[in-house]
Amino acid sequence: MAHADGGTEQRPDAVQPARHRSPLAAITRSEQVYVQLRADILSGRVLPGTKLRFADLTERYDCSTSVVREGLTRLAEQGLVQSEPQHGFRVTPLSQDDLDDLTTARCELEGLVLRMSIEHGDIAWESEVVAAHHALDRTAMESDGDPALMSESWTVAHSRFHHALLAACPNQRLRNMALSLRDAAELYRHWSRPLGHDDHRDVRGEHRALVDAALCGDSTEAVRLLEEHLRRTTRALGAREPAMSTG
Amino acid sequence: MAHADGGTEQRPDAVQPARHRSPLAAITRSEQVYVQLRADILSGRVLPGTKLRFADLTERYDCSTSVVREGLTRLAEQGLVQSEPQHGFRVTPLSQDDLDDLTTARCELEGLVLRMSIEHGDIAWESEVVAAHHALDRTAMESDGDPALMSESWTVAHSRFHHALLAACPNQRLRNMALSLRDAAELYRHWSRPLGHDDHRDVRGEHRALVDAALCGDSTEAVRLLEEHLRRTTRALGAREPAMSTG
DNA sequence: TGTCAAGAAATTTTCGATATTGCGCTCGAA
DNA sequence: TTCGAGCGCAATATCGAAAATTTCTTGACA
Repeated sequence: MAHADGGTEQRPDAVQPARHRSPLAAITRSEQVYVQLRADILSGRVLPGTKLRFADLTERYDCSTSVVREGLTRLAEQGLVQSEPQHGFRVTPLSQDDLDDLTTARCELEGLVLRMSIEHGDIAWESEVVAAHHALDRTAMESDGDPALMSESWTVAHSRFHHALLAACPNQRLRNMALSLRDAAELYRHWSRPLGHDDHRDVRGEHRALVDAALCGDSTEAVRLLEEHLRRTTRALGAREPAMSTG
Repeated sequence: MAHADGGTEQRPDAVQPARHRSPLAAITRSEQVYVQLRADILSGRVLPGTKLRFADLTERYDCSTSVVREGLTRLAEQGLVQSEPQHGFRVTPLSQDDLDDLTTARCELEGLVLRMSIEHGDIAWESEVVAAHHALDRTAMESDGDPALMSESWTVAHSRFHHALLAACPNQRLRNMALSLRDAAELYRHWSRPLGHDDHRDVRGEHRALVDAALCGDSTEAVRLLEEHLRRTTRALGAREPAMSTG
C-alpha cells in the first residue's frame, strides 16, 4: 500500500474486546476496518489513484480478505474508491472535470442544506456554530512541521465548523448527501493545496462572514457567501496540474 | 425469504460464462447477485421490514455467504436495506416520517436536476423525452391480472420517462443522487398503492403537462409541476396506515 | 528484431468451514 | 411463582484456502 508518508502505522486500536462492551454497542471487525480505511483515504494517507491490493490491506489491518472487501465495497458505493471487476479497487483518481462537477453539485446542494439549516436552527445550533467557529479561528492553518502542508488539527476544526453550519437542516437525506459531497471534496483539498494555492485569500474572513450571516438568519447572504467560499477553493485547486492521478 | 407472491423464482441467468465475453465486460457473481437482490427489493418482491437471512439468500441465489454479504452491504450503503451489526440485514422499513423527508428531498433535488436538464437539453434529449412519454401514455396503469395492482410494464415505462426528463442534467453527481432518491421512493409506491390511492387524480394529465413545459424550455413551470406531481403521490400514499413495516 | 502463444506468477473472487454472538429454554433457588 | 444463571441452538461474522481470472515472463518462430 503506497502511503504519502513513510511509516505512520498508528492504528489506535481503541476498540475494546467485545466482552468488555455492552451487547448493543457491539462493533464488528468490518466496521473497524471500514472506519480506518475511510480515515486513511480522507486524511490523505493514501494517494488518489493508488491500487488497493488485498494482500497489503489484510496485512495492514490484520484481518481476512472478506473484511477488507466489505470495507472497500462500502467505500466504492460512496465513490471514494473505484471498483473494477476482476481488477480490484483503487482510490478514486482526481480530475479537473470531476472537481468542477463536484463544486457545482456542492454549491447547489450544500447551499440548499445551509439555507434549510439556518431557517430551522435554534439556539443550541447557534451555540455549536459559534463554538466550532471559535475553535477554527484559533487554530493555525499551517502545519508546525511543514508550512506548505495543512495542519491536521485545522482540517478537523474546519470540518467540524462546516458540519455545524449544516447540522440544523431537518432533512437527514439532504444533509447526508451534502456531507458526502464534502468528503469527496476533502480528497482534492488534501492533495492539491501543496501544488498551488491562493495566498491572497482571507479564509478566516470568509468563515467569519459566513457565521455572521448565518446567525443573523440571512440565509440568502449566507448561501451566497458559501458558494463564493467553495468556488474560491476550487479555483485555488485548479491551479495545479490537470490530472495528478498516479498509477 | 418472505416474498410478496408465492413463487417467482425467475432468475434470468442471462449472463454468459466468462470465456464467451470480452475481458472488459467481465461480470462477477457478486455483481449479478447484487443486481438481482436490488431488483427483487425495488420491484416489490420482498416486503419492507423483512429480515434477510443468509441461509435463505445463499440458497435462493445459489452462492456463498460472502457474495450475498457484499450485495447486502452495497444496498445498505444505499439505504435500501438496513444493517444492524450481529443481527443481520432487513429491507428498510417504511414510515410516514421517512416518506415526508424523502418527498421534501426529492422536490428540492429532483426539481434542481430537472431545471438543469431542461436548460441543457438538446434535440436528442427532447426526442427521448417524447418517446418515453408516448410509451408511458400508451401503457395501461392497472395490471391485467389484478386491477388493484400496478402493472409491471407501467412501472418500467414510468421510470424510463422520469429518467429521460433528468437525463440532460450535465452534473452526474446531482443526477445520480436524484435517481437514488427515486429508487428509495419506489418502495413506497409499490407497497402503498393497494391500500389507499387517489382515484380523482389525472396522472396522465400531470405527465403531459410536465412534458409540455419541459419541451417549451419553461423550467420554472416544469419544476413546479414536478413538485406538485411528487407531493400528490405522497399525499395519496399517506392515506395508508401510518406504519406498515412487518417483522 | 518483433510477435505471439504458452506457461508461470500474482491478484482477485468465491467458497466452505470455524469462531463468535445473540436468543430462548430449562432448571433450580428464593 | 418469579427471577437469573447456565446451556444449547440458530444466525452472523470472520477466516484461510481453493478456484478463477488477469498479468507478467519466457521462448519459439517468422
